[in-house]
Amino acid sequence: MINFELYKVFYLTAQLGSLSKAAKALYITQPSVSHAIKQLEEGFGLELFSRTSKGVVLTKEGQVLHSYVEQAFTFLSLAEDKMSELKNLEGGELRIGGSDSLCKHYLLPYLEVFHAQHPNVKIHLVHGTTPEIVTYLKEGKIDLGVVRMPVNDIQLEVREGILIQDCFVAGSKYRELAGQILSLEKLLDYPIILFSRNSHSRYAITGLFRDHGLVLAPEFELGSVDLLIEFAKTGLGISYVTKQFVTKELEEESLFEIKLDVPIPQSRVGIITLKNMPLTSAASTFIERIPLN
Amino acid sequence: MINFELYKVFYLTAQLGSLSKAAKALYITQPSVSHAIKQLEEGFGLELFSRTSKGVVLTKEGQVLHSYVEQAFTFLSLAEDKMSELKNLEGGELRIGGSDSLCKHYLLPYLEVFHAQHPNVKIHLVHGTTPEIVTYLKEGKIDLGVVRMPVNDIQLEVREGILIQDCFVAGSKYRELAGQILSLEKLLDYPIILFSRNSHSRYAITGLFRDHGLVLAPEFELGSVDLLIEFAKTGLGISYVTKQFVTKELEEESLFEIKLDVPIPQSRVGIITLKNMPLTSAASTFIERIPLN
DNA sequence: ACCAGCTATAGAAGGTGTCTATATGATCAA
DNA sequence: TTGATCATATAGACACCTTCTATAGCTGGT
Repeated sequence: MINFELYKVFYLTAQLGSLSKAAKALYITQPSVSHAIKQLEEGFGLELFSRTSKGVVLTKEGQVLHSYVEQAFTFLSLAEDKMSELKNLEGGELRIGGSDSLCKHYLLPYLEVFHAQHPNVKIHLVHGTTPEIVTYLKEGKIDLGVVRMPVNDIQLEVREGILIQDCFVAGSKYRELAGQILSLEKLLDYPIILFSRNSHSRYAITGLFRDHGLVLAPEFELGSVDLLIEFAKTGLGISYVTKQFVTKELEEESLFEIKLDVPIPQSRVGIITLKNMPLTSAASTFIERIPLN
Repeated sequence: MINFELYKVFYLTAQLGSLSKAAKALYITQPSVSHAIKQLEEGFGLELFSRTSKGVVLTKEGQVLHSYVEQAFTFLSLAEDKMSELKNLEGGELRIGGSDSLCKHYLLPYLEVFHAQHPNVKIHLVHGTTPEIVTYLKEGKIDLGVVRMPVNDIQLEVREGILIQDCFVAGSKYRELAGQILSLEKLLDYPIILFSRNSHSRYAITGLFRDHGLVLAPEFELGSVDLLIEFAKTGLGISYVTKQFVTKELEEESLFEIKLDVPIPQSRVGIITLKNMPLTSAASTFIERIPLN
């Protein structure tokens, strides 16, 4: 197979109709171009150019070759443009999986900043449980996942993100509980609102109660953090939410935290990727912007 | 612009999913392939392959690049096939211009042989006067022309072909002239049939008469050699034709030559091409088969 | 734990692309 | 014609870069 590099010289020579001009365009000397063309011609056993005193003209065979090489050249040029686009985040896509509530409350601000800086990178955000996110990763459907630690999977590369703290919050209806320190047992006298099953936080808090010989049976089971907050505000019960996600409500005192006499374990956000699988330019740039451990 | 040769390595590596296999396919060593891929990756600033213990897998960016390079590779492969086709006369075309009667009576046998040997070369035969043929050549509409010498044009490359001899022939009606040697003057007593104006042979013979102070005014002016022969056979007059083209008729004695007391100048077939313009593979092969000087 | 198979790395050597210098040819103007 | 200009071709030298050998490192399977 002929040295592809020769086609580059051939193409430019044909386009410019001159060995010397092609040489300038390629930042090499005219004898080099002459040599390259000769190699092509000898390789095919055909003359490709007719040499005149004003430059060169494609022969019939040269025209045929040119029509093919032109296509190839176009594709390779496009390829280089596209690559630079991907490299400079002027294209491509960022596919992220977020588990539970992390999607909206944790990820969203970073995504907004990223999108503002790289508006041409398409962002795909998929939502799912931690195991689903892991599966998506392994199937190559997403570039990275944002889940709660711990995640134990030998195939995954885990970057530790910030710590988050879950807590119970209530609205004004239960104002009398503000300032008090409740026991787990006492808390059960109130209607409890939890995130739906299969969520990491749900497992964690249920486990805490079980460790104390108690059963945490929620009055409501909701599918979104927004609803948890809303229900608590309107006094339908006491919601178990991530403290960092209700900062605003705590500040404006539409919600207040209910202190317990046992500590609720913190959990950590983890950014997971496939081990040994190179990240896309977009993904690695995005990860750099997320505050880690 | 990136060295096109690297794309060849990239493409094969992607296709085979392995640096080592690509190395074998390219008859180089694995480290060379590794090096080439690294050059590409550094050139783009992007990782193109994910390395595993079983080989390599395209990254997202690699997939994008591959989709472009695949197209380019296809075109370049096609180009090489096509070139070999042209080189081996399994394709392409042969465009010939023949003046006057030379087309049918001189060229045809060679064209038949050529076509039998290279059935995939398309043959275009155009007919015209010598100046027209020359014009076609200069316009690039034909690859070579077959005309009567002399042709004087600085831009033309002329190969001298066989000598041909024109003569006057008649059919049985003028049988009494057989064996006689006529003067030009005496010949004018008979009805003369000539090829149409603007033909080389017409100029030649009219000139000969003029040199002897005579005017050659034909009874008939015909546009084809076949008609000249036919008219002579049926006794409508004495035709001026190329001796070589009536060999059959002379042999079977349906025509006989009329000898003159002055020699009619011979003329030579010339194969003309554009000077400095490389011939197509088909054209140069064809010319080799024509008997020259 | 070891072997097989893959890729990465380092350093050396050879080949090839590129250079400079010059030749050759065509065109054009005087 | 002659000389000037501009094009490509050729020759030979050099330097870079591709490719090589040798080896290390890693992974997965036996």
